[in-house]
Amino acid sequence: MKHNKFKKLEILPAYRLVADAIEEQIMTGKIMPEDPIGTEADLVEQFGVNRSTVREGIRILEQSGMLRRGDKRRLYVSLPGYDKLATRISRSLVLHKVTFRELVETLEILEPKTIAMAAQRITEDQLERLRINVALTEKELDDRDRLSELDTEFHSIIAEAADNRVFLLAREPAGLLIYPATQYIFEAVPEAPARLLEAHKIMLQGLEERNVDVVKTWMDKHVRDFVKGLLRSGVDLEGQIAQPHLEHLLSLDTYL
Amino acid sequence: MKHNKFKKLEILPAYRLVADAIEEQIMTGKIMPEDPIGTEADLVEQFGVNRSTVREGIRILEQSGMLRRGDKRRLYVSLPGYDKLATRISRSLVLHKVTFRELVETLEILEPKTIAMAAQRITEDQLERLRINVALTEKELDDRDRLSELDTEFHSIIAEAADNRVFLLAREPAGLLIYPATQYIFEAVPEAPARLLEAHKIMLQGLEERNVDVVKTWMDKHVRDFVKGLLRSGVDLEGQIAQPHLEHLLSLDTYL
DNA sequence: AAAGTCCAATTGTCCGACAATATGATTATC
DNA sequence: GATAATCATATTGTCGGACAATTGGACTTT
Repeated sequence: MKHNKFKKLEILPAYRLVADAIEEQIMTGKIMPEDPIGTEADLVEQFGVNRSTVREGIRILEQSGMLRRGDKRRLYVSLPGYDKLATRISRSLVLHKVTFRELVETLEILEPKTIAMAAQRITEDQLERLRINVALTEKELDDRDRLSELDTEFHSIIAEAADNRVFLLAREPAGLLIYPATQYIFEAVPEAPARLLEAHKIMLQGLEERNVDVVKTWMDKHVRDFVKGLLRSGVDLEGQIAQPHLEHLLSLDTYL
Repeated sequence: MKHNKFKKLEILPAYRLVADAIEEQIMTGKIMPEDPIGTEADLVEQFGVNRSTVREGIRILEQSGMLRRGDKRRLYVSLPGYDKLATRISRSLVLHKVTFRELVETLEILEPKTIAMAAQRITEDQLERLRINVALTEKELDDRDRLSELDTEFHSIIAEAADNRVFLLAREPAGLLIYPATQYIFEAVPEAPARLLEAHKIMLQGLEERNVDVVKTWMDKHVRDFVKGLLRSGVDLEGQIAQPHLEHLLSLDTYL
């Protein structure tokens, strides 16, 4: 019988220890967002490792958004932004080859709930932004690219209006992945832009009147319409999301 | 009148160019997961930069989960795992000081939908894991820590059974943050463990019978119970989630 | 064939160096 | 005296080289 009395001991490279040490300080609140971290030279001194090692550790935290290069390129603690996180999740989902079915199903659930929440909490400022968005949509009804952008924005504003950051972050990746696909729908379904505009208009009015039932019903319909459009433009719901849909994801700035 | 003909040109450090170049190859599918990347020396040669620079670039991708150190510490392309992503999102939510209200509200929406989906798709294997989980829960009803773990696992298995990875990733961060708080409920509400067990048992049976209505109804009740428990244990729903709830998050391995 | 030994490749870490850039202080100019 | 030009300093980004530790594979021994 073997011993098995020793547990496998954690042997981590120094650059990870550096990253972990800093992250721990941030997570436990000992360093707050916007606090400056020392210079690289300071960290070299504190940790007693080489600057190259410190720099490798810093890269890790910089990527995850907990450190930022601010004024004069100095290091500051920062909050990972939602947009950045959402972008990263979206990319990950693509790599995992999720299917349209999974995306659409998620939207069918989340979007109506989102707008229902939004109807109760939306601010006048957010309403105004929606009005502008809808006005632009009406004006640019023939420009497919612009229309996709505006559609994505429309739904994002609503998500923001729901005033729940956990929910916001749960929804955003799906939104980021799906709405750009509208471009293909607009090509295959000529009447799609007009229907989209109508739905957006009605939902906006419903939000203004804070009518939960109306907005929910229409969002249901809107998403179903969207799925029908996908099918008519030849998308296989069980097929994975393909690269052509995603140039925009690559162009999104990963680092800001 | 100024010229303004030139757009601000992107001036990025070399280590970011390295990271971007590799990421681009991965995202466009030119390198597939499990493909080996060359050694550091290879990359030095291909990019024509110093090894230190290459290493800084690698750290970035390693952190975001797109590169992995595999056998013999060689670099491989890899898929960012859900658990790792969820952990990262959870930490971010904490840093953003989200409130219990936001978390609970999200669960109230997502959990019933999750189990409804699961009821239609759960596999025999997943059911078996749930049975084991419930059996253990019954046995360890007095061990609060263990109970929290089992509770988290119960809900995670159900999320997995819903067979929708987009939805899974939307739900997981909330689950990761909330269920550990059950420990505090168990302290303040003596009858909580028994009620939890009862709910889990009934939901398990509902899943076995694939009875969507039952599982949905009970999950609704289960989450409401949870909220009541939180309130009785003195949690302010509008208060932000505090550090004491989170040791477990820090101990989760960020890198695996 | 199994076990032990040696060699080459690779990573983790360190050191030192320098150009580019930003900051702040100093000096020159009106 | 206020503004502009100049300079010194600090910090980051990048480079080159170096070496110990680890690993994998080839080779030798039993």
